[in-house]
Amino acid sequence: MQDEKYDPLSIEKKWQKNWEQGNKFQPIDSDENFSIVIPPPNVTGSLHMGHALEHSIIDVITRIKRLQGFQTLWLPGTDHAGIITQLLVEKELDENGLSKHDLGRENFLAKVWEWKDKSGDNITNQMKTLGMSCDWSRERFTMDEGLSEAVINVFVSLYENNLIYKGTRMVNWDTKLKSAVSDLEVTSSNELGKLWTINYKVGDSFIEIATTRPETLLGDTAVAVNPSDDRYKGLIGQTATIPIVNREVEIIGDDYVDVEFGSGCVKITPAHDFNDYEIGKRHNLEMIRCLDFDGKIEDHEFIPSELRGLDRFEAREIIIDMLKNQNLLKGVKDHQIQIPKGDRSKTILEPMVSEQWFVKTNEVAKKAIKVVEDDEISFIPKNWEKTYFEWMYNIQDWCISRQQWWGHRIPAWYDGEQNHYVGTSEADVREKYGLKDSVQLTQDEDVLDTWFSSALWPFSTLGWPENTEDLKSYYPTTLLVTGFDIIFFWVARMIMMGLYTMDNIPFKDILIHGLVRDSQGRKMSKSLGNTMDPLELSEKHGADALRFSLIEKANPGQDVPFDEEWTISAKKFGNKIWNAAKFVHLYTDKSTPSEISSTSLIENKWIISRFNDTLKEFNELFEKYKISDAYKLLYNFLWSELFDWYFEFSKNLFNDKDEKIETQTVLKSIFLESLKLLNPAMPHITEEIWSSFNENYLIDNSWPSTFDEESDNIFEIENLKEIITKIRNFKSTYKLKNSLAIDLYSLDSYPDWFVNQLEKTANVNISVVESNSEDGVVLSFQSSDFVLSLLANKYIDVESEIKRLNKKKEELNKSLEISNNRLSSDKFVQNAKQELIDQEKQNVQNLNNQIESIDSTLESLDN
RNA sequence: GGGCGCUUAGCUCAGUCCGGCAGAGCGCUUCCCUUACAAGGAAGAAGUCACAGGUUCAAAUCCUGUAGCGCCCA
Repeated sequence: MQDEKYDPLSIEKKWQKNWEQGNKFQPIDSDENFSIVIPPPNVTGSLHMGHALEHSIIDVITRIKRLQGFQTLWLPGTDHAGIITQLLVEKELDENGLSKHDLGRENFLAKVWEWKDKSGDNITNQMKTLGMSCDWSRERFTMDEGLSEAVINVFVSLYENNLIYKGTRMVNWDTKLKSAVSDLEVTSSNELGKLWTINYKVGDSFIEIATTRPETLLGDTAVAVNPSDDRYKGLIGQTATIPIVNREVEIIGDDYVDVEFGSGCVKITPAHDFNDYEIGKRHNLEMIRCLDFDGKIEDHEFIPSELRGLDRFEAREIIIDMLKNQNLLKGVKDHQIQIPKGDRSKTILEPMVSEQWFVKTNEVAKKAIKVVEDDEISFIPKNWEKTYFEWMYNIQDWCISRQQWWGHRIPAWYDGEQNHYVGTSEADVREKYGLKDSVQLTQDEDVLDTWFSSALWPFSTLGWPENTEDLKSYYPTTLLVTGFDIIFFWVARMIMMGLYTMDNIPFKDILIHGLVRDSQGRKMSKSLGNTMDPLELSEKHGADALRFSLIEKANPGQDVPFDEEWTISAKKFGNKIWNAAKFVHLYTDKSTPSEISSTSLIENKWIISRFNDTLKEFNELFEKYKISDAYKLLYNFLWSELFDWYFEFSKNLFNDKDEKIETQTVLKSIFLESLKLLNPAMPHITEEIWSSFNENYLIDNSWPSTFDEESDNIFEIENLKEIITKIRNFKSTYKLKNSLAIDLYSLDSYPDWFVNQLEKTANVNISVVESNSEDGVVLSFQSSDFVLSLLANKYIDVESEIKRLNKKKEELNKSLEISNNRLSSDKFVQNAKQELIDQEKQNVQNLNNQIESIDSTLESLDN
């Protein structure tokens, strides 16, 4: 630290390079392991505040564990983000007037890989800029060869155990992506739509049907009423005629129908609505698909030709017109409807019956529930397990096929008759199923959901299916740190897949962090324009400041309302540390021992004891993952106790040679030990300062342990502090210059250390007198048995001091009353713990002493 | 509709599990460029612990209810 001023940027780059080149982030052999795999960010992504928070938390924990001597691994990597990446590359092609079909599957995938090689390091480079201590030599990507092998192996194994099947079912269909999408990647937004009432002919009359999606009437195969609805229950079993297509359908009774909704009669379109699909299954209804995979009206004979091929929303308008013309439209009104949209494409999704691959979740989910119930896996904070259970109890089979090209291609092959064969490769399939070379096989065109590969991440990244050393050492991992929004995506699926594949949990603890919000508590979003760029903040204030400002707020489960102010404050803290280091350099030198042997001075004993307390509490908080509280504690210890008080005390201990060496040793040692505690949160500045005192690396050092130094009378330092504060308060109240040395006297003589510190720190002169016989008004400063007095009219306006003391007395009397009331209550004395009663009595005595002292001062002021 | 949270100083939050005189940081006010630090130091002001009941000698904390806000699932 040659520089006078703290300049984060210049030191951060340097240490990031030094650590990486020195392989400082790789695990070192130890009896105890600590491992964590990163929840893989999208390879297309760039770092946002949520990542910065999550990674800061992981890095702090990792660095603490590393210092604590664990064999520590933080394994980084990214996932291939099937849909987003493909969209991105397709967009690039589109700008050149090309589509993926122009290129063909193989050439297109080559393009994607090209893109990945060029831009795929973006997010990992950003992580390095923030000083994340991942073992980069073990970095993984979900499309790596090894991970792909894991995916295929798990797929085949699940298939062979009847846990993967191919089936025709209702799924969320994205007409833009032309793919099935996950239930979890659907956001339903509440929007103002319309509710149309349409007349369906029944015999010679009509019934009114309410619908929000009139275009689907082309595929209606029933009309339903609630069997308990007296208005309509007589109709059950009769037939109704669907307008426009003139199809005769049965009127059925089903409890699902809401009597309150619209007219109480609903149309049933089993092929295009999730609820209708269920009803259709119950009543064995025909499924007629009237929309194709592009969201256009199908080319069916029974559909009027002017509708065929139209987009679903255009068709809606025309159908409305047709109904109007036929006098079948009874009414239309505004209506709030839930519109399901794809998270990725932002288009309105279409429920669609199609043939897809599914994972049967029921059995694995049961096991995954049990390990959490049995506390083999713990959520922190615990209440998130309720969210997990809720979802797991109602889990649906998992649709894992996606009609995309970028991803793990489904390891299934088809013969000419559309029979499918599942195996690790075509050759494997031929051998397993005894298929001759003459049988033409084609592989399934679809790929797997990206989350399928992410679910295997905790073991696939460690080398599975090979039985590697890493797998043996680091699985199950110790901890997963992630946001609550990801519990279903990752956590649940990683647990299921871990249990299935490894027969063991993927991690023991799940630390849930909150969301980074803006300073007004709003979600950060591009549309609100309130997003912040962590890299920009790091550029402005330093990575350490950004990390600390996030860590300071990051208690488990807690949202983080973020303001650039926090980062600015954290940078000021860094500056304070920097100057403290300069102070320590100034008052110590190379020959100063950095190990404390024994101490005799009370000031030194005091700071050692305060350090011990801080360390103990820090460790306790850290064990509970209360990282925010732990670092707030450290912040207060450093700034308020070490720097504000001890540094000042230490300046007064350099006169005697022995005292000087002891104090230098304690000063240097406590400062450097504290630096170790701060290091995980602010790794760069602490490493830089450490290097100015030591030849070695701080990251190679070990976590502090408490010192054996204890002493009975260190509480007297608190008395000293109290008196100093009172004197300063006095000076401040009466606008006396701090540089003015005021004269104090005492009746008793106090220890030398006490007089020394008091005179220098509070800037006073102390003399011992025989009796309180001096002329004039006397004011006293007291703490416990220590009493210092001064001649008041020498310095102050007596009138205002009388006012001040009276106010003070009033406050004390109030407290006294409370305590006395308590003690005079029989019930309190009978019921409360003896300890508490003694404490109360002690308190009364203290208060009485203080009031007495004020009274005598007031008396003397009155004269 | 079902579920989970939250409400404590101007702001952001600890403290609530396990009851014992209300805490921190930032901000604010006043003074101070004192040789580590003005990105600083010293001192200070500031709270009906959302509301209403109940349990208790004692409630921010436990119980019941109400209101407001937020999130998740349908």
